[in-house]
Amino acid sequence: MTTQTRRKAPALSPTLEGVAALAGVSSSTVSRVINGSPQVTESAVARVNDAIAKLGYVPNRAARSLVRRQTQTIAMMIPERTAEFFADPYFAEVIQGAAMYASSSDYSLTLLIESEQDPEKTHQFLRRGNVDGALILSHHSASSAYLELSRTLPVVFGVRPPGELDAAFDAEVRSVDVDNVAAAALATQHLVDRGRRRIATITGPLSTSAGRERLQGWSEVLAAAGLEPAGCEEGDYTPAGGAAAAERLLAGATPFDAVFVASAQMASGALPVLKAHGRRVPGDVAIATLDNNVFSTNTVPQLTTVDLHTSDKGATMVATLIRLIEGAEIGAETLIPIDLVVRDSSAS
Amino acid sequence: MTTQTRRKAPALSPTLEGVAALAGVSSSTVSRVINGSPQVTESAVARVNDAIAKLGYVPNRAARSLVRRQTQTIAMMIPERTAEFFADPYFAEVIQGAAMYASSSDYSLTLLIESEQDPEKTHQFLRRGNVDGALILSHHSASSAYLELSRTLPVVFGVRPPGELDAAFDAEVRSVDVDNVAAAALATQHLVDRGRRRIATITGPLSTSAGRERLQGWSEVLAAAGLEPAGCEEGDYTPAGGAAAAERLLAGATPFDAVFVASAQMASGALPVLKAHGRRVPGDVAIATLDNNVFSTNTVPQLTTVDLHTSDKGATMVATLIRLIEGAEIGAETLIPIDLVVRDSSAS
DNA sequence: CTGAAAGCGCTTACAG
DNA sequence: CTGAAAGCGCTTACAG
Repeated sequence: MTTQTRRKAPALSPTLEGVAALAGVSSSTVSRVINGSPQVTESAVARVNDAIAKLGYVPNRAARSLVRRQTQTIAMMIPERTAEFFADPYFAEVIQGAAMYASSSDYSLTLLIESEQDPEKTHQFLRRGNVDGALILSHHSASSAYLELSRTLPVVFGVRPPGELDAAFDAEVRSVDVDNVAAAALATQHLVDRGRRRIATITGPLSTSAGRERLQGWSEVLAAAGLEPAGCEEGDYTPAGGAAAAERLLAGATPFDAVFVASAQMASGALPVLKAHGRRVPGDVAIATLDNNVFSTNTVPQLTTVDLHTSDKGATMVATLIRLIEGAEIGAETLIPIDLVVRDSSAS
Repeated sequence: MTTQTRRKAPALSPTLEGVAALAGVSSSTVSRVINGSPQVTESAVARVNDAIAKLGYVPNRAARSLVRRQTQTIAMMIPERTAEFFADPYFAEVIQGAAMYASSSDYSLTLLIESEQDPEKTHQFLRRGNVDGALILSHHSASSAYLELSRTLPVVFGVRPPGELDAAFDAEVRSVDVDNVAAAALATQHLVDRGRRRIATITGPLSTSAGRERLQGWSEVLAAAGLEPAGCEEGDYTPAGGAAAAERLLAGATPFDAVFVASAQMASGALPVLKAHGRRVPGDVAIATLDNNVFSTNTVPQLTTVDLHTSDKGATMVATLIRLIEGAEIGAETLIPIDLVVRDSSAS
């Protein structure tokens, strides 16, 4: 219990200087070792690393941030419509993948919910150097505020914002997403391959690009196969929306023997409706959908679907943003691979 | 375009000194105003606030952190079993509530996923002063590592850790949760009130305290009503687990006219099984459950349930942790109010 | 290759 | 009530 009285109060945790003292070098050298500077003697590196290990030293983030003028923090922007947002496992999965990847990186992930009353507040926060970059997750077209933001802050979008702007600017906008057209086409083609000829669709909200692209994928496959569309109803990605769309499809004049449903959540709502109307799945109606999550396995029969690797998407968003922050050249669009998962809902 | 050549490079964002200059005071005074020190002239306060507004000044978090030795960051610890974790909307809802509350506070919320290979890494991170406090979300009994952590860092648990330790220490452990016994009792009592007399249950994992408490609530109400248990099967909170438990219940010798299911997710899996066996809900079997989310509304019939106000729980966890960090006296247990939501699954 | 020194933008005793 | 000064723990030109 020696109570040393020095000029400085002892730091709570081991500090750079402490490491330097133990290693017998200056703190400059310790700093160089920590930051992987090549110009340090091997022996110095070894002694410093020993000291670090012995002391359990971890750099003080605030101090480092202050001098480097960066925060080692990235924000995940989430729209305030959180009730819906979080009801959809899709988003939870993106966040999970992102958090997981961030945990293993030097950056920490901050969840930021955009205030609806005061969106300016959130944007200020982002612009004020509180974060080194931002991830924008939004189903609807990203507001122009975010596009504006991406001029001054590294930003990665989870949905490609609409390219209303000039091409030069558009190239500066980075997004990470699946190819929605291809995903829809994969599911629809599978139905065609199973011999279905009257294929309807339940779409996502056509106000979103993802909704329109999924519709397009379905439509293109039908055209290529020389098939007529057998009905098209819009949903909102919720089970209730899927159920309502299924009702409308059944009420329509066009018979159908398959439905491409733009999300598993909607399909889970559509299934009971089909059954209630005496349509057997897959006997009378085959179903293929998108999203491989609890909604595609928690049904009878289980749903054939396209796995969008949503958790990978979250991880890739973070990885891409970090590279962007660190100055790498990043293509405008990063595509996440997708897979068809065949289950009973499309058995032939 | 006057390019001033000064000793210092101009800061990217307005700085304390800039505000001071504009307001005609010293930076000490600006700092005092920002931190709400009472000993500043009204006129000085006014001038400083004007300057702040004019410049859109926002304090640099890193600088403040460095001197205050605190980070203004709190961690939300998430177990790595994220597949299951995030499949359960319960957790997404807690996180949502927490993020929402944090967004409106001075703290930012960092999602931290506990590495299973190297849990020590996460604990180190927490211990090293990277955060001012931590929220522990875990269904299973919190590991003793976290209890240990709570001695050196403000910590709030989302599930009350088992009180194996001495009472004195236990009082230091803060938790925010619903009263699971009361919630289960509320649901079960509702079934009794509807005239059901042969009430079975599908429990959560009995390895968790929440699972055991929900069982206890069911059991107590039955005893108080003078009813015999009509079956008890353990589930794992997933739809598949609920379905399997329902099968076992049906295979048992005891007839039942109601089931208290410990989570809506399990109930959604049990429902189709009951139907498949020709049991009508609510005609033959009434169902009451816990959790008011997509799983309680995405069924036919919709489920009578106890709303656990899970998003409030997340918000309250953050609020409680912040108060703890700021030195307030916090009771060991904060209870979130609950509500019964009556729907068709328990119609009489 | 290495050290001394300055500085990142704040806060806070310490003197007025 | 207010300002000058020191210091929080790092990094990084700048000289050796």
